[in-house]
Amino acid sequence: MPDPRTAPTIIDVARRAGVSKSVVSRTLSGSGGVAAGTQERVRLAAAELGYVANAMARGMVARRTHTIGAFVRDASNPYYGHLLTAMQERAAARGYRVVTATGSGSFAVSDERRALETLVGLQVEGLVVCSGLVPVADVLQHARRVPTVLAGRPARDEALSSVYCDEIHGGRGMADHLWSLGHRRIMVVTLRPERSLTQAPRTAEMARRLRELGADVVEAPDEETRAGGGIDGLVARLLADRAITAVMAPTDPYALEILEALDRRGLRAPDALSVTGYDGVAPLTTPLLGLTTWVQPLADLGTRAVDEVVSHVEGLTTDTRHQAINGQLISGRTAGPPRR
Amino acid sequence: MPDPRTAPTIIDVARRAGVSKSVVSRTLSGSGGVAAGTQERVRLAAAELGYVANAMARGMVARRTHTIGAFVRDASNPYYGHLLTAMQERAAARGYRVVTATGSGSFAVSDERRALETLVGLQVEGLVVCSGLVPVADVLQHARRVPTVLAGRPARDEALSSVYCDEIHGGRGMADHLWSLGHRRIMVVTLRPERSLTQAPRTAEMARRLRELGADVVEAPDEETRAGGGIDGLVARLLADRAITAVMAPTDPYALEILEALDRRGLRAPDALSVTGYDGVAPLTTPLLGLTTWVQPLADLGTRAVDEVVSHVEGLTTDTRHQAINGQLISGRTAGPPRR
DNA sequence: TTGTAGGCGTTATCAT
DNA sequence: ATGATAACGCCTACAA
Repeated sequence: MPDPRTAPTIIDVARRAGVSKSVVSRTLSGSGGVAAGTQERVRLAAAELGYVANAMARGMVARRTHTIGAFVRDASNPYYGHLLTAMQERAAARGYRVVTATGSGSFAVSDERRALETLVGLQVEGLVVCSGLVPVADVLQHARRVPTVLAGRPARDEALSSVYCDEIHGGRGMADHLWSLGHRRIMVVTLRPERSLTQAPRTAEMARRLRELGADVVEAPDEETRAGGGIDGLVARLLADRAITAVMAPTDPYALEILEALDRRGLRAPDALSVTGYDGVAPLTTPLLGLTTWVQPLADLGTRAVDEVVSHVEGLTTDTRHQAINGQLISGRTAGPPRR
Repeated sequence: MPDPRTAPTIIDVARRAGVSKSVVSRTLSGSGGVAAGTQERVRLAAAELGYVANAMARGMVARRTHTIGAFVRDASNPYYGHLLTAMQERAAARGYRVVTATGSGSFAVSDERRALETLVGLQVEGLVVCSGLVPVADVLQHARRVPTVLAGRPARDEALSSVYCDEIHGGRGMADHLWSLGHRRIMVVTLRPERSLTQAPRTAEMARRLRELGADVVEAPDEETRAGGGIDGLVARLLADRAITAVMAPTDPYALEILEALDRRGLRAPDALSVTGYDGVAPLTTPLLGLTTWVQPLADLGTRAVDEVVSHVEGLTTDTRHQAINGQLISGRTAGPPRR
């Protein structure tokens, strides 16, 4: 493979081009003040050597890395993938690079803390944290030092900014949709804030709004489901209560699990039951599944998150703010008028 | 937000703990030779200051960053997400961190080059490149300096290692499956190597194998589809040729597009047509879609890629190798006996 | 057990 | 237009 440790330094380039390292630095950074012919020679030498400037050495003295760090909880979830893509694109457009660190599969908080430190240690100039799970305290510790934005999750803290899809608006929108379809007894899968800072408020709002409208709400705390019976158990309970005509899941993957469990029993939505998801992320938005869900505008979210950090990094803004953006209903085929 | 530039340095910690920076360094790096009481004071001071060592300064002198870089072409594709998760997990287990850089949405090669340089500039000790697109030349340039592994894509070069799912085996397996179902005239969507170094060989093998078996193969170069008519055009052509009973897509998302186009015409697989995909990545593996596909063992792939790069980094190995691992057929509901 | 000094690769400043 | 030199924050001898 490679001969170990032979990375050419700026001095190697300088020697090869027959100039001093200052000239090389100025040439490559384009700060001017170098004769055209000299530049030519320098560039040639650098290319021949395959020279790539050591970002660490550069960052040390320049005190700028032009890099923003993204922490992503679970890369295998397309939700974060789309968010990341949007961020990456915007950052590039504004002249920044993005390096990402992810939690390892075991969603241990200590892993996430480590990942955050990796990023900060790398001297990123800004931090975008994408996780509904990391305790805000861990984030705050770094936010003192680096402009930080929480993306995809609401926050109230003044020490950092956040950009998120309005969970109250979304939960309410989904609830209104089912109510207007005619459902009156509905199961809502709920989560506690410790499990997810996005799914908790949205499911709480679904339940609250339904009750406000006058519906019967059967709450199904996710922890109980995970602990005993699993999704199949949940569906069994669901079907046992003949008055329930719809079930609201906290996310699309969760809704998919429910649909699969129904399928295993030879049932399908919306005939047996209406089922709703949440997030609206490809590829689960395929018309073939026809999932009724709430779309989070991930591209917009990523763009705004980057804009927010960058404007802090560049000192254009000093105060933090919390932007909520609205999602939108996708009325699919998994939810219809009550059929049972 | 944060007071700009106040990151405490090792000196701040030293001052606060009333010792010299050497003592702080030794304490925090756990290299021993520091009195227990002193360690206590140092750790306390570091915690109070929220000290995070500057990885750049550290990396410069230590010449080790314990970081491996992952380049991922398209983060929004769950394929890469799962790969990344597996890599992350394995790397953590072996004491390395992973930082990821992704190409921006515009799959421009120059972007990918830049991302690669970002990683190398960050002094990663190893590189895992996940992209069926980046020209091998770009990768080779860095492979001279940093142990590099191509993940998820075959390579032949001796300057680097690769770990990939055997495309020939997979393409052949899918072809055999359709043949054994009884299909005799089959459309195969093909790609040229410039478009994808994985999809090209697998689709080529599908076509080759089918012909070998004695089937009629109608090749549908993806470029022509993209250029005119799109997927709907493709499906129209497909249906016009009454003898065609099956179509093989190069990936699952592609298969999904075909299924959606059929759906728009009120048709579905396998009644109207048998459709196969390739990759077998969640969430498209849901039984609800019942996609017939070829699963790539992504977890294994990620693990091996990291193992390979780490053993080079640690000097346990010096020769490169190319590992092909076998995927597996998922016989779903989208492909069945010919019906037309 | 603790402190001092030197240098990693780069940019910025100041001479030349 | 070019070259020397001083940091940047940290680790690692080596000296005390």
